[in-house]
Amino acid sequence: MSLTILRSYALKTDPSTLPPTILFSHDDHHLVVFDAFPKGIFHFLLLPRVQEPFSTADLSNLRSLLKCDRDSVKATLEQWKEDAKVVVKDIEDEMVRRYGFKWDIWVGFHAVPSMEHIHLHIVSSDLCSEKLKHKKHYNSFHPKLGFFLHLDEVLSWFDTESDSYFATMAKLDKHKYEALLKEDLSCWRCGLSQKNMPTLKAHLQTEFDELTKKEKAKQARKRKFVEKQTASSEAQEVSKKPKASTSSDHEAEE
Amino acid sequence: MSLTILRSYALKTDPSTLPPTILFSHDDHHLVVFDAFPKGIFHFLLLPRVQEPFSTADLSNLRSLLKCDRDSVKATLEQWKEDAKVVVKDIEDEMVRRYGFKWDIWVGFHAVPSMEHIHLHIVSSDLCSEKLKHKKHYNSFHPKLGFFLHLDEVLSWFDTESDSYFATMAKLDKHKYEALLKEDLSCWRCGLSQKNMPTLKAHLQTEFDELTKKEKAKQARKRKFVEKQTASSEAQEVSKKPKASTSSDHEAEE
DNA sequence: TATTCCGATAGTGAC
DNA sequence: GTCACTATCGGAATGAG
Repeated sequence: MSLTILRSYALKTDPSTLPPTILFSHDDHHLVVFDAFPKGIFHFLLLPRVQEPFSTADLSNLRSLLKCDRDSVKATLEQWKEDAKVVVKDIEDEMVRRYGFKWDIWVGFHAVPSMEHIHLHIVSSDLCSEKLKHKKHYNSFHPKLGFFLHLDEVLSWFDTESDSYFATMAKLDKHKYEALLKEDLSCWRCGLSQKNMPTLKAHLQTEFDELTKKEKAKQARKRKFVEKQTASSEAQEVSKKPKASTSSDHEAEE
Repeated sequence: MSLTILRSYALKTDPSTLPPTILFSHDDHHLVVFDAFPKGIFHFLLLPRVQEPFSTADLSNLRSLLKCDRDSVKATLEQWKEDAKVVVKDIEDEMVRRYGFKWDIWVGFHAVPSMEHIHLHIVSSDLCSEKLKHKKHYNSFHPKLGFFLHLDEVLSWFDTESDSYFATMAKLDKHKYEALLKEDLSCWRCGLSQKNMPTLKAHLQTEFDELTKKEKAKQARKRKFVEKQTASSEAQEVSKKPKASTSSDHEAEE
């Protein structure tokens, strides 16, 4: 696999020439592509197109980007955040369509990427995927380990008076972050340590199955609640008292 | 596999009850068994039977044996050397029968064995075998590395005035010898270092093939030499001068 | 250094 | 931290009665 494939996508004059198996969406500022090796049920990459004020080299990775003009970078990251929200919404719609419920979606960067051209991961928190094979795969997406840098976390680096704090964070020391990938396996959700990858993967599947079960139960309760409301409403109607309403966004109590 | 299987063989009241796939030969003092995982074309184990003056524990391994009365041990090892010679002769006969020539056979101990009951390896120097799979397999038989202790080498430890030298050698420090098994791979014959086991195994096969070719050529030369002698002898006979003889043991010049 | 099974680890090559 | 391939390294169980 080419280490510059993402850059070649981002440099496309006309992204729509990319096949739909690769390209999810695009506009003047970015492309969203399907991760070729999704580490969760949903996994996209947001690729900024090369344009002012940044050069191809600036957009090589997060570290190179953070060396650019601080205000420009902050504005850009905030724009990406908005762009990612659209993708997240699309994913959530698809979650509901396919699974009947929504679950967390993480948006962030790898502290030390292997492929050229900065790419913002948009990945569902199930982490259930055949392509998630190695410890480094898992640890690179563990939301609390430190290697996965949530976009909001990176944006928070800008919210400080201290230049030195920003500089420290922006350093992204390769050696330090790579060490994180060798940490012992533990479930990001329940914290239980896992002996090896097959065990971890089975556990992640169990967690997702249990989440599914809970959500189904929640919806069953919700349905019953709605039915009751409806029955009550009809009863009211029978007793000639209209006005009770049910919201389709209503969430049953946890 | 049981780690005490060899001991169970050695303790057999009647070794001949062992199947011929396991037992090669035996007498009052020892059994010779086929190594279940031969690391060369020929690979036998000489197992001493448990008898005076040694206990089962004394015969656990070379280290335990060398703690016993020095003269008794020396005499015993010398006996084993004689016993092994018979096996070596049998192997050489089979080499000639199957391959048309003989090659080196090594007789010695592993400095740190894994299986209970001392076993003297009698193994052909080709080291061509499907069962030779790992670096530790190869290094444990490398004749110059130090882990394989040739019987003559062990006997030489007894040929010194110095008790401390003997004591030092007899210690057989596990940690020190185990480290040898991790040494880089190199051909014991030509010294060339080998990158990995598949490479080494291919190289060993090549070495053996070349040895075979050389021996065949040697024999062709020898045959020609014999034919010449015979022709000469016949010529002499024609010219009425008998007496030229050919030795079947004659080796053509290298 | 008994084997075998499983899995982690390490190096490479990829156009 | 791209993957896929190959090989090595590392632990654990192993059997028999």
